[in-house]
Amino acid sequence: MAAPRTARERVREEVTREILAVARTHLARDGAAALSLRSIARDLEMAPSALYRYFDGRDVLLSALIIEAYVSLAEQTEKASAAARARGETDTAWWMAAPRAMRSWALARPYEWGLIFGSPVPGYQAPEETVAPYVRVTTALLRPVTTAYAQGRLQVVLAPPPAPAAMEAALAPVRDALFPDGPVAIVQWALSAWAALIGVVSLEVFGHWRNTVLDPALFFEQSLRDVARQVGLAP
Amino acid sequence: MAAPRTARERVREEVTREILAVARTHLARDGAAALSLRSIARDLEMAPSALYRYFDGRDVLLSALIIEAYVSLAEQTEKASAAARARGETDTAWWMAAPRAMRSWALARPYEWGLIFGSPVPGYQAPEETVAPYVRVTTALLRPVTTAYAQGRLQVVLAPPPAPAAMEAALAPVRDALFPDGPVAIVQWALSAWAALIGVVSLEVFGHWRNTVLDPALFFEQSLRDVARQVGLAP
DNA sequence: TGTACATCAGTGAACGCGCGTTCACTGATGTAC
DNA sequence: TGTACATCAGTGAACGCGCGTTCACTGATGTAC
Repeated sequence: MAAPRTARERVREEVTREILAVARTHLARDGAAALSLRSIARDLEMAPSALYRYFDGRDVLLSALIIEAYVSLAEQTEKASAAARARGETDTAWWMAAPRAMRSWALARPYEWGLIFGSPVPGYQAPEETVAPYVRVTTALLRPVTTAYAQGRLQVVLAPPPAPAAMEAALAPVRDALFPDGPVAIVQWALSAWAALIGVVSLEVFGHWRNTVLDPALFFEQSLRDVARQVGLAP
Repeated sequence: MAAPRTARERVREEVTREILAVARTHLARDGAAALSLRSIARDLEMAPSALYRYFDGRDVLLSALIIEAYVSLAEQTEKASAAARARGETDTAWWMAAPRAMRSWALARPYEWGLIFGSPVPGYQAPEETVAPYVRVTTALLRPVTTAYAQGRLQVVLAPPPAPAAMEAALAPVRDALFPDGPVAIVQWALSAWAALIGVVSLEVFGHWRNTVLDPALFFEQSLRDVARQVGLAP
């Protein structure tokens, strides 16, 4: 797409960005359920009806915010992982870059983390456009492992029992997409690591470590290292 | 406390239960943010103002529901774990009972799971009474491991590196409460297992396995077994 | 047992609020000739 | 370059809605004597 030509088009883009920016701060402050067009308009000193020139109602705006959140998470994660790879560190260090980025992102934008991984907004269906960024995140997370495996650098410390045939079928979509020739056990390990990561970040972000884990950052780092060790990444 | 004596007291108790029951179905259907006294009253064919005889406003009712949710989860988990222990199965089987119960509970009451482990309701502080049941859940989950350790039945397959001193400090509250004389590494393992469990259940309950894990129940079972294996529970 | 009074569940009207969305309009920007 | 018309951002009033909460009340239940 070419750069916008007319002044009108430039202004329109700018106002759209402003609306999204204000909406994002409201989302961060009050949560998705309380997102209100009128209060956004108030902050922008516009009439509420003016927003309809930009977004066709509340749900459309919310969708835009959700897509933005997915994309932002994907970008931050990918960027951090690529930078670590470029730095040429160990497999473990490379692997840890993505989860670390996800955690930082979540701590900075807890409600958006909740929008992605928390309870869904009732009566609201996540838009199709979220699938692609979601896949980007998982891919960034797993690439260090698949790469290490492909290059024969994965030393399995704790040999897993052979996965049952049913498990192979159950995990077929992920395996085909991310790790077509790899062993099912590693795919399963990767998904477990994914779930563990979501859990540990959610517990911290949603405030459930209170009086339990006094140093969430340290615990997080240690958990990552353990997981890396279990799958046999070079430390 | 003695049984209620007067008819008035009996009726009051019954109506209170009815209100909570209706409120719980609304919570399950619409989520916490949309919980409305008027719509509960409508379902009960009462005037909205009548509810104020039982609960001093919306927030108080919501608190009661949240406490109920915590208690219900704690009871179901404890019961399942105790039953498995009584059955005298292997350590692994005993251990798996609690997570299984948590998963069933979560699938049956997804919004209440979200209330406990999902994004917090904005501007709402979880009541103090939730602490006790929360501890009951974690205790039920960990008892099989601490017991196996105390009785010398824990064979550590993958010896963890010694935990740094900072980690020992960070985990002191949990360790003191649940495992006073045990090694820090096992406490850390237990908390990781806890986080992983919350993650895997949340991903399933909130609908994030779609197109990824085709058989969440199987994946869940397998994850539990892997975790048990890693800590060295007798299979 | 019977009566007078107190307690309390529940009613129904009313309050003020913020919400999403519609609509006829104004006036500025852009376009065709 | 100048004019006539089309496009479109933004206004402000209005709509109907559901909400939490208050309050004066009615009538049934419970209690003291």
